[in-house]
Amino acid sequence: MATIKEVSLLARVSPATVSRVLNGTTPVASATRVRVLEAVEALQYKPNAFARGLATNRSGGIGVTVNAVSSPFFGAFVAGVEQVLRPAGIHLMLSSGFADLANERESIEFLLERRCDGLIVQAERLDDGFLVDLVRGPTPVVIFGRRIAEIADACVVTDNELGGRLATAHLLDHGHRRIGHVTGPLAFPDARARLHGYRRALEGAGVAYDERYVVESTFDEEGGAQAAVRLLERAPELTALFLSNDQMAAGAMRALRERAIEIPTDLSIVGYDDVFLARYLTPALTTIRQPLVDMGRTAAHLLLGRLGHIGEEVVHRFDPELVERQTVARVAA
Amino acid sequence: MATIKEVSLLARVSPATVSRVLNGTTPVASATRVRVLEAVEALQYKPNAFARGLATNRSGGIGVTVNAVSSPFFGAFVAGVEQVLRPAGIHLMLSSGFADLANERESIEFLLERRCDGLIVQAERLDDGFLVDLVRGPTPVVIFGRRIAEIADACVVTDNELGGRLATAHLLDHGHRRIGHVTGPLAFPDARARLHGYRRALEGAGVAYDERYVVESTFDEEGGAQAAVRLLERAPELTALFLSNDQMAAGAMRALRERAIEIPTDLSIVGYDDVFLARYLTPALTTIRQPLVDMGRTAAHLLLGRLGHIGEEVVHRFDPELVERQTVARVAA
DNA sequence: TTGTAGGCGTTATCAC
DNA sequence: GTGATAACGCCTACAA
Repeated sequence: MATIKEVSLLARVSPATVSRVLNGTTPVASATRVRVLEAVEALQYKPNAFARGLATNRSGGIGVTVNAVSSPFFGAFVAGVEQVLRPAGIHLMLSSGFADLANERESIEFLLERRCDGLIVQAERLDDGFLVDLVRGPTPVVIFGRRIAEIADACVVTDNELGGRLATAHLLDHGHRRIGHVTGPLAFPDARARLHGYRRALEGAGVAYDERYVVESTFDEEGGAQAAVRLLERAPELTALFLSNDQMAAGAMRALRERAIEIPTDLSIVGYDDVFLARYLTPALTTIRQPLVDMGRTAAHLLLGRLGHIGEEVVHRFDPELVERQTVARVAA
Repeated sequence: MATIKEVSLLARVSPATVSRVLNGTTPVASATRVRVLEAVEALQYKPNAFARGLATNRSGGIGVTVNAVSSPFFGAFVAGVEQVLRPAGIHLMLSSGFADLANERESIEFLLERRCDGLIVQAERLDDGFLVDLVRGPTPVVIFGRRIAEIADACVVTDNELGGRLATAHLLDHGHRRIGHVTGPLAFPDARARLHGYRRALEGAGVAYDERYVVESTFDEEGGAQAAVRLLERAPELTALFLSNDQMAAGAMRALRERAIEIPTDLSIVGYDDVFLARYLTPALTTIRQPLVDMGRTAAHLLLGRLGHIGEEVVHRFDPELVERQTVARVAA
């Protein structure tokens, strides 16, 4: 692969001049400029990013770690990030953490070693302390999906408690009083916040919080299916279920259908996330939407600001909103 | 950030020795080795990937471009790639092409500039010539999802014609004779191949191919919905529809339900891809599955082979298979 | 406007 | 087993 020196030879100028033409750092006489460009074209010259990075100490790319690039949930977020970074001429280096501590750490180190100019991090397992250190380190970092008090202005989050309240309030509004809740693993702050919102909404409406109506499970279909069944066996008087994400809701719907429980006639259901599949379920799932694309855009803007680009004013906390579809019915009188 | 020199100073050895310890290239006395490791730890030293890349001319990562990282379809593929590359200590640099010519080209150039050790490319718009040149260039490249004769052994594909035949044969087996087909944009070889398979299956069963039963559309829900409606207006005698992908099928199902057409009673439907959502549709969609994860794994193995790792024998062309669910009924007598 | 020269942090090739 | 030293390809003062 051609080097800047070969180009300079062919164009009969110094390497420095080639560099100047390519980077536009200093004016260059248009005649020489043309010669250089021609030589570049002729040699199919592409600057060596290593050498450039070594010289400038910048990579021209920013790193993004999310739990799983392949998940539709994070996909939407990444799409938002890409929307604003592309036009700014910044490229993305993606890396999946797969909800594994070692993986998450490695991913970040990998990106850091490549001297990413900045980092957008969504991590499930890494502890707050690690992230605080990261944010306070030399590389600009934005955290997605987790609010850490010490570094709140580097975090982009939605208000999960509000989301839990919205979901529950929606059911209360439809006359439900015996509302079950399937939480995600309570090790996750998101799951805890949603549970908390559920509880607050209940108590705000004068409905006593009942432990028997709550069960913890995993954030997947199987988790939703099993928990829903268990909950209904334990408390058949339930008229509605709020599940901590859409996959769980999908699993619950399947399991309940197999048991001839009609939705929403016999039981109302609300999910969380408004994942792609929510609208395809039958009946279509009423759920809580997080503005993921917007959040991605915001995270990118925030990072851009930290990178010294002219910043925009930026919202750090987004409000989730209810998406009403077909899984909630007014409770039978 | 600490450099190798600082480490060498602290450990009271030469930079060369530090390098040796870290890379295990040459035996080092265990006493010095320990001193080095301690210094590395103390200084939190991380090798600078730029400098290393410059010296070795390798990046330790391979590049992947797909149409959209965020799509579940490509997500599965990328997951497969990651499964085999991770254990090999190779990292991924992802970049989305977004079915845009300039973007696709830029993505590849970006990855090439970073001196990726290898490339896995899925491209919608780039022409064959470009890809042939790319594969014949200095960097090892594997092409996913397109078979180009001149470089067939660098391509990992499924047999789309076979897929088209399978889908159509399944409908024929259920007694259908008047089968419509909604193709994707015929500019895409995949769409053409599926159409071709459809036609061959028909003719193989002694059913004349009828142009009126075929309509071209876009690879999304709207495309599927509109095309299905148009097709049925034009040819209400149709008893079955084969759509060129699942999104289209989903759109068609929605549109038809709105028109009170019962599936599969009134009309049978087969999709293509077995995307995540296929099983969530109601009724669940009968479709053609491509073994995406396996294909990702294969692409990675293939690339590893080209990178000089011990290669495995590798299949280049995968057979799609029918996934029977609930959208196909035996035709009414 | 252009050229020269030094340095960025590693690895690799020699010697010792 | 270890230490100098010369690349690797680019950028950026500084000079001219």
